[in-house]
Amino acid sequence: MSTIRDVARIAGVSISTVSLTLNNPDRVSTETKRKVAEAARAVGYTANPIAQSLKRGRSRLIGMVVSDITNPFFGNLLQEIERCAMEADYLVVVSDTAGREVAEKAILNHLSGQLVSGIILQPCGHYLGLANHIAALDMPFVLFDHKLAEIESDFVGTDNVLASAMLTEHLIRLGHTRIGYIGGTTGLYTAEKRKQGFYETMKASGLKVNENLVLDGRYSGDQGYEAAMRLMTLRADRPTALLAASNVMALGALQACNDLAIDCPGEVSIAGIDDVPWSNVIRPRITMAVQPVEEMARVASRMLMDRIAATDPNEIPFKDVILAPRLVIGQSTRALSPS
Amino acid sequence: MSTIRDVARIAGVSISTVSLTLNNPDRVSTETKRKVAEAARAVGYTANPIAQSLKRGRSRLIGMVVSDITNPFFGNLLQEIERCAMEADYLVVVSDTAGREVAEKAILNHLSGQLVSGIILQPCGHYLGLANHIAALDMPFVLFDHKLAEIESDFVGTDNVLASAMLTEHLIRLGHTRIGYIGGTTGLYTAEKRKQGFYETMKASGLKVNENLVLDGRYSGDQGYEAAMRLMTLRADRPTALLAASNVMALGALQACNDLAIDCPGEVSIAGIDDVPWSNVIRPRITMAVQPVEEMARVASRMLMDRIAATDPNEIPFKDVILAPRLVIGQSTRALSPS
DNA sequence: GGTGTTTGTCGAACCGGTTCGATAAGTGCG
DNA sequence: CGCACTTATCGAACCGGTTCGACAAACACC
Repeated sequence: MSTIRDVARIAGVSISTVSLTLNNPDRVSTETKRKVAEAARAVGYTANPIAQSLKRGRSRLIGMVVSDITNPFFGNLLQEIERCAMEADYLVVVSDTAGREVAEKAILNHLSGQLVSGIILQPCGHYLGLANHIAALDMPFVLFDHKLAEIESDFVGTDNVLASAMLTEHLIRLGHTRIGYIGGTTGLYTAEKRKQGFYETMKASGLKVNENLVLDGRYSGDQGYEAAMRLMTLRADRPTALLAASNVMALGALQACNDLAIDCPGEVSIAGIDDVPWSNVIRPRITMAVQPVEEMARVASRMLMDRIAATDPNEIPFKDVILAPRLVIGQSTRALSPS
Repeated sequence: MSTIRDVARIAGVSISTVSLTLNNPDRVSTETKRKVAEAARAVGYTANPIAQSLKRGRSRLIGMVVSDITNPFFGNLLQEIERCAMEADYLVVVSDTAGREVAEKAILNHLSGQLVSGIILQPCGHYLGLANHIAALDMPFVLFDHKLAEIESDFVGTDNVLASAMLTEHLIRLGHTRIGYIGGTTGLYTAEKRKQGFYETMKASGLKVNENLVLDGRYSGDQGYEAAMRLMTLRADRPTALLAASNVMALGALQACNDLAIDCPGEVSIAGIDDVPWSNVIRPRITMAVQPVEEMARVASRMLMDRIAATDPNEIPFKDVILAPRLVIGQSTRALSPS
């Protein structure tokens, strides 16, 4: 690997001139520019990013921390973020917290130790310490998906209230009134918002929510299955529709109905939030409120890059960007047949 | 951030002694060890990884390059690799080539520029230049999934021949003889091996492969759908079973049959290689040859780490590790009913 | 022609570690 | 006691860049 000193020697100038030429060409004579460019080409010079990082105190890496990489939602997200980062000449370091708060703290420390320039974080904990921890790291952050109230930062997410409201509205229009709700982990930001959308829409339509039909599925397929099992085996007043707060839980619910030989959409309508990979092969095609993943990724990347590029990262006002989900109607929901 | 000089000053020793204490404690007196440890704790010292990288010429990062992160197969793989790396105090930089050869080269250059210690690569190209390119980078490599014949390196993969052989055998035992084969991209390592397993098993059972029933699905869901459509609308000798070389193509085939109102497994059996996310919610449950993802990830990580740790990376002999897939029988395959 | 300003280049310090050769003190042995 | 050898510590060079202040040359102006 050739260094800046090699270039300087061959071009017959000092290393500071070479550096200047490369970073600030306006302040250098045409003749010098030519000589340096030529010498650089001759030895195949590329600047050593590590040496640059050392001097600048930051590396050309950004961190992305999510709670579960295996969820296809994050696959798509990561793909787009990585694309954006690559365009800006950054690489992406990915870490999976597996939903564990201890791991989350450790990973954040590790990343900040590696002097990443910024972090896109989907917080998995809602504990108080996290906000302080993040603030203490003192680096550009973009929160994703789950908003932490305790800390000022950029945030990108979907309108979770709207997502469940859209689906609830859809079900109500189809004539459903006894709607079972399978929620996400109680206490989590998205879970609460989604539940809120359900309640509000029911109320706005003059419907009373039957609390027996509202369960916590903890965002897991198994728990979604179990919740649906409980709901669909109720003696009296079995729901005619199920609304799940996530894709996996909706699939779990579908499976439960399959196993109970309850036909969907014939006997029960099912809808869920989030896309499902290869959703077009799953029968029936599930009605869902899809988050605009690519756009979320692009927005998050841009916000992070802008903050990294700023001379004083705190001069930029913090923004919340809330994107609207898209309602995709499948074959899993159907008008309630008069009975 | 405190530096090694701060520690040296407070401990009342030289910086070289501090460095020695941290990296080579045996060569330092007990008293000095104590003083240094105390001073380090007092100022909250942690070594700057960038400075270390600069001096050592390598960073504590490993690269992982795949052709499509959104494929859940890679999600699981990445999760485990990241876990292994974290244990060894490495971070994982992920990049997606999107199957484009140009991107692949650019990414490899970019990674080597960042002085990653090693790379786990699923090559997307089978062009000649790639092998040379890799060799020129001169760093520890573990190839994954697709083996490049032109280069000496470590390799981890599944026994692709066995995978399709197992499934073919399974179908033959169920009485199928007219088996349609939907292959992966022609020319790709895995695609050829998988096709080979199909042909060999057919031959070993004394069956002749009908070339009209063998199509190329290019590892894409759409192409799998299209291939299945063609196969299942044949006038004469429609296949009684379909074998797809990947998960997505199997799902595509299933969808095609659904759309044609051809019952699976009643009228056609379908089997595929690779797991499908949430495969237990897709009805019918597809019979498949599952790759041992976690184990592949662990093996790949270990091989890479060993080579990184070696004083002379080339002293270790190169290994090929070929793991056996696991046959998981679902409800998509059924004994051929006598007709 | 002297003074003030701009322009182009350079040397040296610096970022924060690692490592090698030198030095000094301590140990064993004839 | 003197010599060889080990052990503990240190100073200085180095990794490969960036950046600041110094300085000389060129230029403008009165």
